[in-house]
Amino acid sequence: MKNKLAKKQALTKNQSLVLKALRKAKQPVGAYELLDQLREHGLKAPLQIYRTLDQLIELKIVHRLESLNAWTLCCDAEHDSTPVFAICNDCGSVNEYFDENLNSNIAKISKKSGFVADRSIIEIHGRCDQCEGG
Amino acid sequence: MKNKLAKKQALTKNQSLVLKALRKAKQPVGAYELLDQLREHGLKAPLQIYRTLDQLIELKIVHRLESLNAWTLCCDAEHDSTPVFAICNDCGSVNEYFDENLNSNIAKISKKSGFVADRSIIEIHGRCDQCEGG
DNA sequence: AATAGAACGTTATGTTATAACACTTTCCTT
DNA sequence: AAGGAAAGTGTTATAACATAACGTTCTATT
Repeated sequence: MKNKLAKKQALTKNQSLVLKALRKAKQPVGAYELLDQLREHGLKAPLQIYRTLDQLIELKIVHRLESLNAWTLCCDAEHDSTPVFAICNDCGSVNEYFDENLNSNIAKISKKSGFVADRSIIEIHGRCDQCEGG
Repeated sequence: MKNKLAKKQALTKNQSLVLKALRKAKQPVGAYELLDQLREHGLKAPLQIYRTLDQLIELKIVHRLESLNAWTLCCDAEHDSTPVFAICNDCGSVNEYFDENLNSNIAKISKKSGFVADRSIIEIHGRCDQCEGG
């Protein structure tokens, strides 16, 4: 399993279902919303969703947006660095960015203070280009 | 009301109670934990806590940590820029930093994409100097 | 004193997430 | 192929986090 494609081929039934639902969405989706959508496919309990989402995060196919309590597809880049999410207050769309400078800034702060970072969360709320332009 | 001191002098009863509870804590505190602690002072309902926390955030005395569902005192600096929180997985302590470079990087990303930022969330999880050293 | 706005209190309810336990499938090892 | 570990699954119950809706009280004006 060297790349995401290989990983994706190995998806389980629940993983495929959740992934498909996320792909259909134009915006991040909440766990209970996913549950509602997947009831017709036999999923009945929240835990089935939460477990599957955890697995997909582990596979780096999905991100959780902490400030929204919602999940979204990974942009699919082969990234190791921390993504930046830009979340539009108006239309709810989310874009994922990478910025080496930003990551090195975080690393610097960590170094200075002796803090060893593990997982970084960067979520920016505002208005997207499209909504702002209108 | 020019500074925080002036603001603090004007605190209401509930605001003072919540603030005092936060000051006592060495770590971020959840809303229901605050409620438990303040029951003896007459607070009975979650909403009393949530409203008060919103007010304190509005006053810029308190921050909410999105990835913890918890609140913590503001470090008390007179800052306009986005704070960075370093959250220790082991001891739960949180430190608040400011970094001009980091803020300008976020601004750059925004500018490039036409996104107009409103509110930024930066929370880094890892191990603090003290826990790492041990 | 009248009144507008903020703060407060209370009940009920909505939303998000996990614990605990048992069963099944997958896949590796011998 | 048999055995067994590890991952995945299903289900019930419950915990944890947050807000709606409504009416009352306080506070600082005019």
